[in-house]
Amino acid sequence: MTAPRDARSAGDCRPGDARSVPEATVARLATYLRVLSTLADRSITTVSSEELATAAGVNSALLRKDLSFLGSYGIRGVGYEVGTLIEHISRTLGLTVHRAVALIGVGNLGQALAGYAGFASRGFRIAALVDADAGRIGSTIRGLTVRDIRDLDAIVAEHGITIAVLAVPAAAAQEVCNRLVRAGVTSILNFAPVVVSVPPHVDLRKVDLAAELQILSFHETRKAAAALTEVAQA
Amino acid sequence: MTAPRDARSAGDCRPGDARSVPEATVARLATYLRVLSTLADRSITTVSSEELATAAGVNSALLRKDLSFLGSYGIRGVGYEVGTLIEHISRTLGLTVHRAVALIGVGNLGQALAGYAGFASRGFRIAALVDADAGRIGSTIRGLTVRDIRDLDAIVAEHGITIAVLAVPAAAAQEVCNRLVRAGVTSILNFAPVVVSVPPHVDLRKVDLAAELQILSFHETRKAAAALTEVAQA
DNA sequence: TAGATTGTTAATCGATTAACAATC
DNA sequence: TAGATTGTTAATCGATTAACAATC
Repeated sequence: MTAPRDARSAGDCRPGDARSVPEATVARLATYLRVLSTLADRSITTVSSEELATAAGVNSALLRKDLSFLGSYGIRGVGYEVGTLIEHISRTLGLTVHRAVALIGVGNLGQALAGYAGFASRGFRIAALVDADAGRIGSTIRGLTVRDIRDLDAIVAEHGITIAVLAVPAAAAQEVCNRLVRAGVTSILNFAPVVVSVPPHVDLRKVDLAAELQILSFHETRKAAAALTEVAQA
Repeated sequence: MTAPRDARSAGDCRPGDARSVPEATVARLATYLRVLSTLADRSITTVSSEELATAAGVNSALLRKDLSFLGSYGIRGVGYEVGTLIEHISRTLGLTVHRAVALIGVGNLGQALAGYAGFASRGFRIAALVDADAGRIGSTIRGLTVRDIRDLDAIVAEHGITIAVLAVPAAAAQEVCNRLVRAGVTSILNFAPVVVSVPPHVDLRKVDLAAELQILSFHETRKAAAALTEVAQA
């Protein structure tokens, strides 16, 4: 049995308690879940840490450590039951309860996100589309009517929205963020290329598309320099 | 002067050498650069580590450490010159040389990426659009004709493409990845929700949109549990 | 039982932070 | 000079890995 780590004032952390799972592990759990789903689709019922780790692109020791945070669900000498793991990871990630997501900003990127099939297939349904542009408000995208951001409080309450995807222009992001927080949203996924700040009780993640390319550009430079060095040595 | 760390067979690493910059630092350099650009737009010429760190959402000690990997470009008692930093970060990230990017897959998400203004404004231009679907090949998106993936080798050679953005269905991603590598692409940004493998000389980054929501969902669960605990204590 | 594989430990590695001497 | 701020050190923290006892 795992000893409680990071125990706080509230008492012990049992395995599976959200508090006891490291951030880096949480991100990988999403990958494991995706891989496990494809195994289940192929009617594979048992998988070893070595097989699952290879499929997920990680070290098998890391995979076993990650899974150990959820509890002890493997069978020594055998492996893990695919169905059992899917169940426990889904519960840990909170995917067994319905979560209403609002998408704010239905411009170029927002429209693509509104139609992104990968959200629905992995447990998320966009419950509301919101924009500030009169030219977009009232239009229908994928069966959803774009609502006015001025009605945000009502929209959030209506659908019980806790998670928002922010796809507005950089200049508007902080202000929209503030509105979301005031309306009661407690998790925000920010696509706007700007640093936004939120109060401590709100979780914020960002996706910076241009930064991803810049990081790859750095590695291109690194590889080019390494190639030059090799030539110089020869 | 920074002592060389991670020196390899090729000899010393001077500051600014791509090899000497940690991965976590590289990712933040992109953010610093973005913030610095907005400062430059506002005609601000000098910034302290405290100010820049706050604007970038990081600890000022971390910012100074990050910048120290590029060299020693600050002025004690004063701060950093915005223009100087922009120049050095741009060079470190390899943004001073033109890099041709190909976008593979112009479906829902791919079309949005093709039109994403944030790429151009931060130094990247999509040089080619590629797809495998006959219904899309030959069509024009943002002034670019969608080309047939069967002509990939020629397209890569024609534009000197080294970076590819992969926005194809999960089922096709590995095969397309293989083709890209064979054609000479050495950096890939993967949006397909599947683990793809590439040879060691190729850099691969992934953006998993649904996983981002799942991570936020985890934190929603964590917060809900914490709230319950508080109630139980009262 | 013999073989296989988990769960856990301890070592290692890399990233972050606080503190402060150096110096503008 | 006095005040401010950098660049760097050393401590801390968190994440990863190898190894192996436990056990199916």
